[in-house]
Amino acid sequence: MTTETIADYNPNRYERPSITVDVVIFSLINNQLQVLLVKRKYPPFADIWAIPGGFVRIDESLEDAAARELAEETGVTNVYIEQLYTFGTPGRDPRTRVVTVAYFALVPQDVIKHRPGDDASETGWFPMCNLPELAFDHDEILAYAQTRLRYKLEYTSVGFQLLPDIFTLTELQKAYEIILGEALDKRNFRRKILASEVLEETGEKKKEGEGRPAMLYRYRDDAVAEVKTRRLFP
Amino acid sequence: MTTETIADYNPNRYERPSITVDVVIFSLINNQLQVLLVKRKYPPFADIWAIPGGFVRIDESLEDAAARELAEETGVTNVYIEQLYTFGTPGRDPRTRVVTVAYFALVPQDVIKHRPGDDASETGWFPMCNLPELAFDHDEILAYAQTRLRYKLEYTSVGFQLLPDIFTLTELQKAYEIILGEALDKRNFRRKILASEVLEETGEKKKEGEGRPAMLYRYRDDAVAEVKTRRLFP
DNA sequence: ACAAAAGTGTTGAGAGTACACCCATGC
DNA sequence: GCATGGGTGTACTCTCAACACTTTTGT
Repeated sequence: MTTETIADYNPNRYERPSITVDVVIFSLINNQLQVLLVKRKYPPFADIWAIPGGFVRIDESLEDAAARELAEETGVTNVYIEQLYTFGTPGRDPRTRVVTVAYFALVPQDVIKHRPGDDASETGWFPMCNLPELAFDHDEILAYAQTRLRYKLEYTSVGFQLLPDIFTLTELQKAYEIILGEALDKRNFRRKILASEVLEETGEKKKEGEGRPAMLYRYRDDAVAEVKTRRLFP
Repeated sequence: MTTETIADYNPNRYERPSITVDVVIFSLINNQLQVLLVKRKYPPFADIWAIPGGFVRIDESLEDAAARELAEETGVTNVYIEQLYTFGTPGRDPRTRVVTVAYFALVPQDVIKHRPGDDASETGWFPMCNLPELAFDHDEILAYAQTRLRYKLEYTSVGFQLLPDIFTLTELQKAYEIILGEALDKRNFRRKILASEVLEETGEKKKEGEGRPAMLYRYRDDAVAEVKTRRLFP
C-alpha cells in the first residue's frame, strides 16, 4: 500500500460483509450419495431448498459454527468435517453482501437422528444425481463438494466415514463405487485396501443376509488418513 | 434449526466479523523459496512483519481483493493465485473478530517491480527457512501455504509459475528441488517432465553463462495443469 | 443340491528408480 | 585442452490391471 495510513488498519472503517457457514452433509442412503437440504421458510428463496447453514456467532470459531449447524440438522457430532472453500461473490445473496465458508461433512446413515422438533417437510435427503432447484449459488457449492469428495477418495481413506463403525469389505467397495461412479475389481480393491493397513478385522462375521457370511472390519484408530500415492516428481 | 424464525434469516441480527484477505506471495530468489512480508506501521503488532492483506471492500469479490493486494505489493497482475484456507479463530486479531481468507500466489522473480512509493524498510522478501517473528497467526498461515505448495507440486505443474516465461530444464529442476527440499535425478526429471507434454521447445538456446548452451523451453498454453497421478482406488 | 455372496492368485504391461558417460561451448 | 554445465539410455523392480474359480452359508 503506497499511501497506507492508520485508517487502513481500522476494521471499523469498512462496511462489513456478513459471514455464514454452509455445511454440505453427505451420506450414503439407498445405494446413492445423498445430501441433506433444508427448505427455506422465508425470503429470499422462500420454499426453495438450500444447503443448511447460518451466521457465524461473533465469538464462535468457524469450525464450531459448522459443527453446530451439522448438529442442529442431524443431531450428529464427532463425524468427519472439513473446510471446503469460501464463496464470496458480491450479489450471491440478494439482500446484502454475504461471504460463506463452506464445509463438507460425511455422516454414516446409521447415526442420523430425526430431530423431534422437525416436521418432515422441512429437511430432506436428495441424491446428488437428482437435485432440486437450489437457493443462492448452492448448486455451485454442491458441485464443488462432490468434486472434492471424489478427489479425496482417491488419495485418502475418508470413505470409511460414510459407513457404520463396522462393515464388510463388500460394503466398503460399494461405497467407493457409488461415490466414484464406476465399478471396481473386487480382488484388486481388497488387496489394495488391506495393503494400506487402515483396517483391522473384528473377528466377527456378518450373519444377516444370504450367502456366505462376511468378515467384519473396522477402521483403525491409529491409521493415517493420508495414503501416499506416487508423486509426479519423486 | 428447530425453532427457526425469520429473525434467524436476518443478516443484521448478528454482529458481523470483519473479513480480510491475506496473500502469501511466494517467489524463488537466490535459490530459495522466499515470501513477501510487510512491516506493520500501526498497532496491534506495530513494527512486526505480516503477510500482506487488507479488508475486503463491500462490493469486491474475494478474488479481486486478493489480486488487488497482490498488485499493491508487487505491481504484478496475471500470475497464479489460488484460495488457500479461511482462518477465523476468535481472538486471532486482538482488536475485534476478523476472519481472513488466505490466498497464495506464485510470482516469477523477473516480473516483480519495486514500487516507487515504497521505502525499502516497508516490505521485504524472507526465505521460508528463516522467517522473522510474525503478527497474528501468520506463522500458521505460512506453514499451511508451504505444505500446500509442496503438495500441489507433486500432482500439478504449478512449478512453472515461479519461473520466467522461458527457462531451461535445469532451471526448472532447480525450482522443484528448492521447493521440495530434495535433490532430483536429472535424467528421470527430464524424461518425466517432457513425457507430460506441458513444455514446448522455443528453438532458442541460452547463451549466457559457462558451459554448453541449454535449450530454452516455455510452458504450453494449452497444457493441462492437473497431471494425473496414479490413484489410490482405480 | 442350489442359490447367493465371500473369498482368493497369477500373469503381463507399464512406470519408477538407480546409475555414468559423452557433448558443446568459453576461456 | 580443460573447465563447466547440458544432454542422453538401459536394466531392474515394483505396482497396476485384467481375469475366473472355489468356499461357505441358508433354504
